[in-house]
Amino acid sequence: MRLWSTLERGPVELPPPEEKKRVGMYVCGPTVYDYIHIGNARPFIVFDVLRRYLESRGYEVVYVQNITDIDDKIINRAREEGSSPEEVAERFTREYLEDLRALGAKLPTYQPRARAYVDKMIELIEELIAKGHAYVADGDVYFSVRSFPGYGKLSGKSLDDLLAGARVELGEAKRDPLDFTLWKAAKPGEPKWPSPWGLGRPGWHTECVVMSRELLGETLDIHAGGNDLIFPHHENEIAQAEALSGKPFARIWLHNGMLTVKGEKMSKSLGNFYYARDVVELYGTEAVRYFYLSRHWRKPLDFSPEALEEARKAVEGVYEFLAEAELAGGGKEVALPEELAGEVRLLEEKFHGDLEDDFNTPGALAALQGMVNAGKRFAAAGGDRRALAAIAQRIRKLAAPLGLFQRRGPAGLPGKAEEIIGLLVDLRAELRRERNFRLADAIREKLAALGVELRDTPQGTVWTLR
RNA sequence: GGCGGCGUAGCCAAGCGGUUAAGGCGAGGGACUGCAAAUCCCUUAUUCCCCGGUUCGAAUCCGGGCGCCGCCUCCA
Repeated sequence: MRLWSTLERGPVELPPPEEKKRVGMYVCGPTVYDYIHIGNARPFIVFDVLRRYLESRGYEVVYVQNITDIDDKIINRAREEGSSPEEVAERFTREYLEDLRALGAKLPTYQPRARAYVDKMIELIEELIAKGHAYVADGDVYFSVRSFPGYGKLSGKSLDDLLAGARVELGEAKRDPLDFTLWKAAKPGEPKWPSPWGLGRPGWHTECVVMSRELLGETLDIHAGGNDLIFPHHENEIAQAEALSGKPFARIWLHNGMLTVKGEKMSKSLGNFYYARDVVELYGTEAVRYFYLSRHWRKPLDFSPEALEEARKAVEGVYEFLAEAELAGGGKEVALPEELAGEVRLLEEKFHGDLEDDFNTPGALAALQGMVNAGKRFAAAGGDRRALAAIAQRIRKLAAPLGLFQRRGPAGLPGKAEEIIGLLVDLRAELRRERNFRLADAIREKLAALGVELRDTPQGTVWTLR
């Protein structure tokens, strides 16, 4: 599989699982000071799918996503609501896990929290000081950017260019304006930990380095996050990690494009955001996932109610096909007939080919839609409808890593609901035969009000959940 | 200003030197139906922002424009 890496500015090959089965993957997680917005959710969905696709191809993925629970924004939020930073972090960590579930993302292998790694961060900072890459000033510790020759290689910036726009905050004792904070001396009322430099707390850029080293080793196979993290966050991570190890911090750097609203980046500061949970509530998990996967992960994607609605309809369209196909198959295993096998195989190859080529999910979705169309054309041309079940099976299998099209019409219903609905459907069919349309329609309407939608087709009545 | 990206049908969106230029949504026409909704079938880019160039051949490569966006400060 080839993936476009920010550092190389081009595609990098991921060794096949036969060569290297284990993949260490690190994705930058949330700062837990508020619910995540739908733009924050993009990497969590896209890289969740990448992880699951790799697993489906035989890799063993160790997927680490940090939770930043030490941060200015958390402190501010606690002040605003008169609680403690610990309480705020604890609460929004729980809410975050809730959101991940709502988004249909698999839980990461590890979700380390910064607070649990402060000791290790102090050790790392001490090492950096010992090696001459960091220095102490007034209880703060700074990383000396000039001590690391590769600084700027990820973002393509030169120190001189950066200098032009650099600014130093009042009270900072940096030797160079570009130096960044590793350890901050505590101000009154802030969370603090004891350290060789006095009471204080670690800077943001250190936690990912420490936690990824602890859980995945010195070189990550994949490091991913939003492209707004390239500079300074990931640049600063590389500086710390590589200054210490002398080895590449990550083999492949993935940076997803931003979610925009009317062309502008969605962000808390602009106020043009929607909470992820509200969007899921409105359009459903799969519509949200389809929406993200219908656009290449590196490109910007524009959010709008219309776009989500469009995704919802596209998802429903596939489910319509699956429902009819599986009804036609009658629950039995059916082989794919010769006339169809060739086309389906080609589409399957396209599906994998597209994903192997820089994780082209829009192309892969098109392949799935193509399979739906192939099935419809086959049936329309008089082919054995039972064969559609075989196509449905393929679609469900291929789409599993995408977290799409796994819902079974009946599945997930409590108790004997499925059989009871079946009973009503049969009863209504009988009423229709007797031309008792008043009662038949009443059943259809009452079921619709309960979210069970009936659709009469020449092959019988299909029902779906809304 | 520096670095990076983008501009393909009404809208969204693949495409990485030779394909009939995927796919979705919408729209138009038709079929089916007790009705409704839905479904099904067909149609919907001689052309890829503009101008040059390379090539037998370019949406795809090169040069120059124009227009958007991101990063350079916390940010997924």
